Amino acid sequence: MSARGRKPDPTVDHRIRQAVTGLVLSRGLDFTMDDVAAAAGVGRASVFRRYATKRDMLLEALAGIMNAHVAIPDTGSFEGDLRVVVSDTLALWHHPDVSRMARQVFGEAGRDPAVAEIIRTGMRTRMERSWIVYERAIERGELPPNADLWMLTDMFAGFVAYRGLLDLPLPEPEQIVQVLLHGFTPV
Amino acid sequence: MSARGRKPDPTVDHRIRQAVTGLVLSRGLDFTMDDVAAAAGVGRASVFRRYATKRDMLLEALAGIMNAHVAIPDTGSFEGDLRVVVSDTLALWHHPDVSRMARQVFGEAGRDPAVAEIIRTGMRTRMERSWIVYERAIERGELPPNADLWMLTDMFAGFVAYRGLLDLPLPEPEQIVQVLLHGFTPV
DNA sequence: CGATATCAGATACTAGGAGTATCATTATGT
DNA sequence: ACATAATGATACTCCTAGTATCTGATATCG
Repeated sequence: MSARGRKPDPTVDHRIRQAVTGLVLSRGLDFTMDDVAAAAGVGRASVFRRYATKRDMLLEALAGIMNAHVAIPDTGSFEGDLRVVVSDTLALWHHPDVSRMARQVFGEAGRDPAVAEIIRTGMRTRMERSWIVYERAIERGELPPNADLWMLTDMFAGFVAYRGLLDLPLPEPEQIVQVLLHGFTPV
Repeated sequence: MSARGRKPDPTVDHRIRQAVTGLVLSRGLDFTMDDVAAAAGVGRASVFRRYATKRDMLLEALAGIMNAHVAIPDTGSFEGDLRVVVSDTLALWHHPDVSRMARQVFGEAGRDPAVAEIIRTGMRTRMERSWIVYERAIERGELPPNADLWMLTDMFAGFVAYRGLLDLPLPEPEQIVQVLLHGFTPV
């Protein structure tokens, strides 16, 4: 009753995943399925045996990439915590490879709802992981208890993504922090 | 010395431009060159005689679309003016066709720097057209004279584009206005 | 008018990449 | 040994952008 015949080679799975992740990070979405097979040192057919379409393959890879680690700051004040997050994010975007990849993936979200879904989920997960930061801020009275935290993060993420997508320069972290905290009206 | 031979038919140019604009508005970027020729009632070759590549064709169409009219409010207060702009923009995004088209075009900016350039230029033009709104606000003391107005608009545009790209709901205009003016800290 | 230049439409071609189908080969279980 | 199933290689099909060519229409020059 048990399975006969040659077993799927787990190193093939692994090599393909590695190759895809590497290619996405280094070349965005501009690579062919032959590139994947070549980079993995694997037959082209074995790639299509794992993933019915290139899209399926990319979706898995993107979900993995979105899961990368994020640091959760605890500086003692919300302003300080926010400064850390903003600085870290901006630093990440200043890597040319990262921003190019992010641009393409973000762009793909505009045409493929599944990519949008992955980004949405990834961002939600990240947000939930750092929930404690906001709880502390509310406890300290630095944020109103009913603050729309999703809007706060989306406002920041959106601004960075927008400038990044259009290849416009990003301001200093401090400036962003001040605007998020106090808006544009005069002090 | 003057031009001999049959003259270019201006109605052909016009019909092609119309067809492209219509297709972009109704189908984003998902159409073939045959679609264009068919919609224009024109030979496929005539399309390629006008535009060397599909990309060139799209760039012209997008530049035209970006030039659509924007109203310049004058309600007497910056908060009022801002409310108008925010409401108008959100209303526009609530048309499913508009948001789908915008998503795709925005997405394309992630891979094609020329598309990004068109959006950049279009936004800059719109911004310059409504400069008077900000001047009045500064005169009335509602904005500091050194306010980063580009950041203000990009923060808003970025937020809307981000939520739109990821198909997330947009909040009420009033909430956005308050955040842009006063940030997230408690009053 | 007639020669010639240029445009329009139609059609067949090339190029490149995703996805499919086939086949011989190799590994595993009975 | 034999059946089964995965592997790599290769040769397809399909789609669409872009090219090349042919025929016919229309305008200008002499």
